[in-house]
Order: sequence, then structure tokens, then C-alpha cells
Amino acid sequence: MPELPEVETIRTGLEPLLVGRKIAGVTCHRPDLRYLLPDLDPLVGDTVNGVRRRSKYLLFELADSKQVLVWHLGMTGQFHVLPCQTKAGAHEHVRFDLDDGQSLRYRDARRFGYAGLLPTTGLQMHAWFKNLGPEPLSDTFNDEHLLAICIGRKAPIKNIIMDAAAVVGIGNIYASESLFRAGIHPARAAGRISATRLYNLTFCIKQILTEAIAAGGSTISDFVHADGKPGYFAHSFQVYGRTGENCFLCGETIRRITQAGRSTFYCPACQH
DNA sequence: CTGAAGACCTGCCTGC
DNA sequence: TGCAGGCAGGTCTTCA
Repeated sequence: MPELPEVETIRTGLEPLLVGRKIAGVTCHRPDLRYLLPDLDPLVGDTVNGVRRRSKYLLFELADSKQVLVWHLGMTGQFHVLPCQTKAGAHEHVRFDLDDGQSLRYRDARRFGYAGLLPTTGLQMHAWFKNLGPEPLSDTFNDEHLLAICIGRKAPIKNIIMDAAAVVGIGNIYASESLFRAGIHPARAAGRISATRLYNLTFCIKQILTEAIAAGGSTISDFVHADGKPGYFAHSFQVYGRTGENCFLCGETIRRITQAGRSTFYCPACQH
């Protein structure tokens, strides 16, 4: 569900509520998410040192055990911080009771999410991280990088920018939105796009993600912040989910195609 | 190696 | 109203 801006929004929402808090108890209602959850009992008594993000993974750093609780939200995963006495909602699979009377709840209707308790040292070499490309908002994601990734590739540019080995964090929504802003047709072979246009795409990806984070992420169906408030970037979509509606720029009808099994939205007049 | 397709799982919306 | 079908923001595995 969440792409990079949503995960980052969740991270910034959780950080002040969790850092410095001691974990007083863990309850696992249902451990069979995408993968079986690890035994979380060893976390009891440990203290949250930090809440970080790499790609779409949330990283809960623990003070005592020198371990990191790595959590991927899949498509429908949500974290909420609620009073301990609040009853478990639908699809709540895990709860962490904190030492301040609050609790961190994990909900996930489709159970595509997954988590692991990994050693802090060597984290980057874990299978989940070792093949990840650069963060899109970092300096290592730049013109030269995207150009190098695209050279000789016949795959559609949309598939390339959604490939986490090329650049992380760009999911189905922001792929469509970035390509619209850059004026590039999503089905165009990546290797057949000029360097100038790829440089512009790099810029547009950074711009869109930055704007989405500033807006607090997008709310499609079930994304909400740690405090339950919705994100507002969905109000800014130019093409995503707008099949049959008019392009805001030229008035042409927005189309939907399927690429790699996923819906892609684009304007046939603005993008080529 | 590359690229495409299927799989995982549940809920919701549409249309008959 | 009831039900089948299609769709959903991510990743991993399999196959050509």
C-alpha cells in the first residue's frame, strides 16, 4: 500500500511517540503474515532508540539488544499508537505495550506485510537490503545513475523506475505521476529515452516525492497516519485513478493500461 | 542476464 | 439482495 512518502510520513509520526519508550509487553494475535513473524518476546524490557526508514522498510532500533525490528507494511499494513486499554480492531495482528500507557498496534487486512528481528551489524547485507538501489531523495540518485540504469534496457521506463534495484520507494502511484510530469510515455523502452529527458525524469521524481511527503502522503483507501489522520497528496493526482477523465493540462482523456500486471495511467497527448 | 507472469491474501466496488 | 468478477498502493518466485 504505502510508497516511500507514506512510509516516511508514518515514520515521522511514530518517532516522537516511540523513541525513549520501553516496551512493556508484546502480544501477537496472528503471526502468519506474508512470512511467519519472529518471536517478539525478547523485545520486552528493551527501549526504542530510533525509528528510521530504508526504502519502504521501517526500522525500529533497539537500545539493549543491538537489534533492529525491520517492518514492511506490504499493501495494507498500518501502525497506530493507541491507549493500552483500547480494544483490538479488525485485522490487528500485533501490539506492543509501552511504558507510558500507550501501545503500538499493527493492522494488516491482506497480511502482505512482514517483519524480522535482525542484528544491527551487517544489516545492509541482509537479503532484504543488499540489492536495494539508492534512496530517490539522496544525492546518489542523480542524472548519471538513472542514465546508467536505463542504457540498453528494453523494458518500459515505468517498470524500471518501480524496480527497487534501480531506485527504491517508487510504487505504482508515483511511477505514473512522475512520468506524467516528465512527459514520458510509461511504455517507452527505457533505453530509447534521451539523456536530457531522463535527467528531467530524475528531477520530477524527486519533486513529486518531496511534495507528497510535505502533504503527508496520499490516502487512497486505507492509508492513515499514526494518529489516524489522512494524507492529502491524493488531491494532487494528475493521472493516477483518473481513467476517462480529462487531462488537467490539455483536456485529452486519461488512459489506463496494464504493465507488469499493474495499472498505469497516462495522458496520450502529454506523454510520448 | 532480461523481462513477463503468477503467487501471496482479503476487502470492496461494480454489474448482472 | 446475492453473487461473480475485477480491482487494490508490494515483493518474491518461476519461467521463457
